[in-house]
Amino acid sequence: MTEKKPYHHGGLKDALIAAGIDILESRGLDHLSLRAIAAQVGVSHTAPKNHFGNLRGLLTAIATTGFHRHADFMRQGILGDERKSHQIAAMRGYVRFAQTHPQLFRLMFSASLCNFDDPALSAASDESYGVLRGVAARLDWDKATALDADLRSEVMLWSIVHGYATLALAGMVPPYEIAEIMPDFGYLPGSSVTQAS
Amino acid sequence: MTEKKPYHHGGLKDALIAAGIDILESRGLDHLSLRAIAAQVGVSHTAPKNHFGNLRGLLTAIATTGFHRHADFMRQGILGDERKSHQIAAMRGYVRFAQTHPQLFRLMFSASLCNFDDPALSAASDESYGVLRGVAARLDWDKATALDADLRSEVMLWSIVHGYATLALAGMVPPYEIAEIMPDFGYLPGSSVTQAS
DNA sequence: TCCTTTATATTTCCAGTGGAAATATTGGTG
DNA sequence: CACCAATATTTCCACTGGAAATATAAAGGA
Repeated sequence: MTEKKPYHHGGLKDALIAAGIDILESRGLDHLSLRAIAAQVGVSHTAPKNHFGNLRGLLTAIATTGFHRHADFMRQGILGDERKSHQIAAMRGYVRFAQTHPQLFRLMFSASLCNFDDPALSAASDESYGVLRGVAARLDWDKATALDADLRSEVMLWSIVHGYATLALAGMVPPYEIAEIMPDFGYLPGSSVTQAS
Repeated sequence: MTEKKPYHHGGLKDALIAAGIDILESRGLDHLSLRAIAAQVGVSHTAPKNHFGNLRGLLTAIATTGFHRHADFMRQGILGDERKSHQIAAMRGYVRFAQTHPQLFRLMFSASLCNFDDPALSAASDESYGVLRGVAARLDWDKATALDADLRSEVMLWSIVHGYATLALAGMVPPYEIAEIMPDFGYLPGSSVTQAS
């Protein structure tokens, strides 16, 4: 009659990550507690310890999933918008992810909540950065420094898009359309970015 | 003999803010609890309620002090470094503050901890933004949009410097010297920024 | 099959947090 | 002096993450 739930959940690890993202989007980062996540799955609050060690480990796993989706957003932006340069498309994907999943985005860049030394998180973060790296324009810099020109371009691109997304999320800057605020560095002389039309 | 401390502290409001900053720099944002701040001053953990309402109010006041110092860093950078453009100097001041007071900087941009609707915090934040606004170059943009050209330049400057400071603080980007990474937009054609030498 | 081992989940307990409410102390003002 | 308002304390509560011991079940070996 009444369906007895088994003592062992089975796929608890994935279920906890999914529940965490669910709470993140419905109730926000402030309510993402160990007990809340466990309750959502229907499990005691100490059950996650076996799979993630502690809360920090669980949040790190959730952020890892977030970085994969983040990279997807940028790649889909590149594929789906052929009329603009790949760089602008990736920037739009970056900001659009932050606006669509603000709480998850905040978690992903919270050093106090996540363990950035975790190999899985580190790899997922690199995947996301790799997309930006692939569309970074090669700029002509006024002065040559000891740093590689490509590195400068990458860091600048990441800084500008992450800074805008963060400030907009904090409400310190209005949520503009990114293409209306930022220049397409790919248009500058010296760029090697391919561009449709 | 033993110095009796009076029942009423006297300057508790300022003392709590100072103690908060002290804990922030010594033990970090994670340990900035209401009880820890109160204990540092030698007062019960409910005493701050009279002056700040709740923890959020106290943290907001601490962040407000932070924004004043933040603006000072940028202004001092402009005054003390005449050989570079004012814009680069302000950017250096921005990043240098984040690197010198990382915990306070994190608090200042934590929407979950501070109340950005607070008039004092809002004013202090505007003061800080005003310094950047004053050194923003007037760029020549490829395409005209509905947005004002000056606004675009300001938002871009703020985004780039805040994004870099945030990423560097999270350890996702090495702590470069800002002038080696970022271009001086003041050098671009169309700039109206005064520059020594 | 039975027994042991290992993985998984629960229960219980504890120190810590912020806040509400009632109380105590003091300074100021009539 | 008497009263009031401001300030600070005490007590209590719900909530948090984690440690430790226990319970349950699945897997492997005789």
